[in-house]
Amino acid sequence: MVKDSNTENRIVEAARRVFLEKGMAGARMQEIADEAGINKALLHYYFRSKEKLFEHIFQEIVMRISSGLKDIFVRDMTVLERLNSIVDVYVDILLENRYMPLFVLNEMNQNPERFVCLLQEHVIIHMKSLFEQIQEEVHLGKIKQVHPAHLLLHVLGLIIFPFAAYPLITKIAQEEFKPFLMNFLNDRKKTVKQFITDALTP
Amino acid sequence: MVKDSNTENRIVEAARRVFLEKGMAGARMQEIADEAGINKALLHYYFRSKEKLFEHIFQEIVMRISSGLKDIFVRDMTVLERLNSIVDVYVDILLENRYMPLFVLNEMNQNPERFVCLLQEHVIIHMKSLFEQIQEEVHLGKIKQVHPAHLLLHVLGLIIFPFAAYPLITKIAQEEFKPFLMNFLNDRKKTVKQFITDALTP
DNA sequence: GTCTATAAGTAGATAGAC
DNA sequence: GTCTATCTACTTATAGAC
Repeated sequence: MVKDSNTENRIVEAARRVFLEKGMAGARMQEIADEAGINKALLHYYFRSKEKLFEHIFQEIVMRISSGLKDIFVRDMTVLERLNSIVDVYVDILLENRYMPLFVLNEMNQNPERFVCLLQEHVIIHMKSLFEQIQEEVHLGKIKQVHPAHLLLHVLGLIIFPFAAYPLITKIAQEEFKPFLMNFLNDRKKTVKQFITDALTP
Repeated sequence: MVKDSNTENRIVEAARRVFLEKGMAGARMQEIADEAGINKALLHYYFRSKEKLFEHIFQEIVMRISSGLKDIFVRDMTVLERLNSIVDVYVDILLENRYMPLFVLNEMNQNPERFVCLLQEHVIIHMKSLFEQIQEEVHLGKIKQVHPAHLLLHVLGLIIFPFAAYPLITKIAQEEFKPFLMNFLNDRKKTVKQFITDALTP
């Protein structure tokens, strides 16, 4: 994944770290420059403005999110298989990007149009077919009665929340798990899939 | 709830709106002053600094969160009853505070110590007894095998995520539900409780 | 208590030398 | 391409009149 250690790459990597952790409003160009080991002027030389640099990082992140979904939606699976795949894919992504959920949720709120627009072509168009498949399986009695939109929100919440609330779980899981926090989060794949399966199986 | 329309109250209400929506870094004292119909100088007269004003709002919010839990933890209930109560209480709170989840998650990340400290005495101390009750009921075969910490995260995710991702669901639930978005969110009480019950019932 | 005016500090952006 | 120095605008905070 690492292309080169040239300046542009160092800037992008530094910007990714700072923006993900602090968000657009909280990030400082000076901090990004320091992280990249250069000065502010160079940031503006490569990316005209803070806004432009942010756009770049934001698109990168949204791509990372939607690319994981592609083959899940095209492959032939049952609803349960599909939801379980989503769990596996996203927990893995979030395990190495703990700041991603909060970052995305924030920018989604501060600038809903931009986000939804980016998500539209890669994700939202697939949602319709997923919803139809859910309704079909409900109708056939293969899974319990459930509203498709609610079910999707259930699954997303189960996957995403613990990562968005990372500092909270360091406290909840305190004594027992603090040394194994990553293991604990990795376990969510198993336990969330189990939970969904138990809830949907008639 | 409205005490008085004196200046201090107007400031607090304005600050609550702005901080909840924009967060600490994104909020501007000027905007708070405008919302309150006064000038910036008065903000500093009543609350010495932006930081102090923010502290005030933040504590207010955390209190709102923890107060809802009090009687749920003291009353005598089964695990399922207790979790269902948590769902009802929090969905109601979040229905009238759609910015609360993201606000809290953010400040939790930017300043974990402060948050956990505030939550410690009101919430975290009750968690131990909830965890014990869960383990007990699992042992007795009253609910399916599940790790207490994971179960709590399941429930919190199911409750909180849709509100944190509000702009997303306005898109997901697009054509069919946009006029009934509040009804849809209110329905989460029913659908989440059903989901949890189905998942836990042996 | 409330205002206007302004100080003091910060952050994004640019000019210009090398 | 990369740097130092600087400009400009914004933001928090304060001084002081009323």
